[in-house]
Amino acid sequence: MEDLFTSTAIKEIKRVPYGKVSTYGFIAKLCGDNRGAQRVAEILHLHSEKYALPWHRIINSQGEIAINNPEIAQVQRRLLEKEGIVFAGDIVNLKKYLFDPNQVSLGGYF
DNA sequence: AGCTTGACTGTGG
DNA sequence: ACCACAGCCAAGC
Repeated sequence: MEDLFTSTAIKEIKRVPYGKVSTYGFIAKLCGDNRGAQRVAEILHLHSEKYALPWHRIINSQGEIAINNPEIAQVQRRLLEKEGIVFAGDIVNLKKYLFDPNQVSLGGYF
């Protein structure tokens, strides 16, 4: 059994759809903790396999892959590109790909 | 109990 | 745009 932050974070992470991304800080805010970005990172680090989380869809606030291990980072990039996400250098355009559960509609239609 | 580390972030130079 | 710094907070030792 986990604490409230952890269980909420897991729920929010699983909500991020195919072809979209989210950020550590954004997930933390959805959990009601503006300073919990590192906790989100740690949850992904420890529990992503256990809870079948879409870990590759979570990146940092700059739109970059945040994983230190270069091999894992490359796997993450490939997974994102496979979902249709385009990198500009090492950067993902968050304006375009960030999943905002409170502003789902009007994606690309205006 | 104290110290280090990290898949973080915002700010300021 | 790049880098250094300082908050922050849980995990591991």
